Amino acid sequence: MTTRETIIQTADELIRDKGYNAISYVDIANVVGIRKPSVHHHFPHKADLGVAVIEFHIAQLEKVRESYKNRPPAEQLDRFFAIYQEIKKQNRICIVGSLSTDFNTLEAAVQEKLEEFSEHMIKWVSQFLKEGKAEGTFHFKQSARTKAIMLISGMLAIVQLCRLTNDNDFALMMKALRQEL
Amino acid sequence: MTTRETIIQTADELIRDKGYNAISYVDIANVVGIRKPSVHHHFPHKADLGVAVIEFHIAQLEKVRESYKNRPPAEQLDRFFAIYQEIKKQNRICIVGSLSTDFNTLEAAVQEKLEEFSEHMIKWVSQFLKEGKAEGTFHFKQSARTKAIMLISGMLAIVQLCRLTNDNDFALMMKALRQEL
DNA sequence: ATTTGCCTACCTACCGGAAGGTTTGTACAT
DNA sequence: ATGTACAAACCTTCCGGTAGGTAGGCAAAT
Repeated sequence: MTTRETIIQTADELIRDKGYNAISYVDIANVVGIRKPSVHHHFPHKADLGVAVIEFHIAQLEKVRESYKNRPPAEQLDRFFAIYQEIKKQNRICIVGSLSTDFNTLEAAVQEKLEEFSEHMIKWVSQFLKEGKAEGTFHFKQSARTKAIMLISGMLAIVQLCRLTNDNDFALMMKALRQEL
Repeated sequence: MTTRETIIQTADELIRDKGYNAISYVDIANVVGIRKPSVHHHFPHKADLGVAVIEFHIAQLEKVRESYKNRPPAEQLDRFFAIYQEIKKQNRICIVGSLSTDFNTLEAAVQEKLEEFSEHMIKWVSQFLKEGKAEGTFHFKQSARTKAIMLISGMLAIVQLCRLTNDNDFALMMKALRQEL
């Protein structure tokens, strides 16, 4: 892995652990094992790094979407939940949840990239929900988009809420969301 | 309203607008119309202010709970949604959503107070859901606590997500959550 | 074959500004 | 006189960002 990639992944983990405004170039440099100005060499401004982190998430999501596009909707749903199970395992939260909280303090370029990522996410989930409904696997009254937002919201929120309540609530939430499909 | 109360409410609004780690004593002082050291006079450390803000939310919630305790569950549900409609109108997010993102950077006292607030919230919603189910107004398979967490999660997340997508998603989400009761 | 030139990746040292917080003092009401 | 509410001035620490430089790789020109 290149230094550039290591910086992106480190920044991503720190952002989803402590929040965008709580982490600094020094924090990232310390984890990567280089000095602060070297991080600036790769990402002159914090906004450049923020954009790169979100682009990394978009690329990851597109890879998942591509490799699952011909699989049954039920499997795609499993894959969707697996994303949040991984996040929960790391005791972090998702990038949308983390950055939407700080949204009003983000540089315009980061804001736009985040909107782009959320569009990708909603589009993917909507699509396999629609497919699943058409073939009779899923059952819901709302539009596919609304149901997608309900699933995404539910998982986005439960990883945040679990920090305050009970780890067990995560599994209960996931099960309940499945029941309503 | 006393200066102390004005500081608390200003801090609350700023926290739910920009996030805990993005706001400073100077920001608060500028809005209130006093100087930074005067804010320190009322709240020596940022943690004191954080705790006070959450205690303010607990007190507000208890007032609502008390005044609605003998009303029908359907009305209590309406009151629950009204909380988030108010938040949405202000283009802010809820205190739990805001602070849970920054949770790992919060002082221990603030973390504990936030846990306390989320307990209150879950307890209230669970209670009127349980009542509503018993009298046949609500219908759900899960435990009242799980369903409460689903409602809270849904609203917590949609105010965050709406910052990135469409304002219209808020109403759709609320309607969908109602349908599943 | 060696020099010249440019590139990437990293460094030390530093900047202005803003953060949370302290000291000290004043104005005023009780 | 004592406590409350404020603020000027200041402190230390850390922030994002910059200046200037070093070491090594690569490739064309000599």
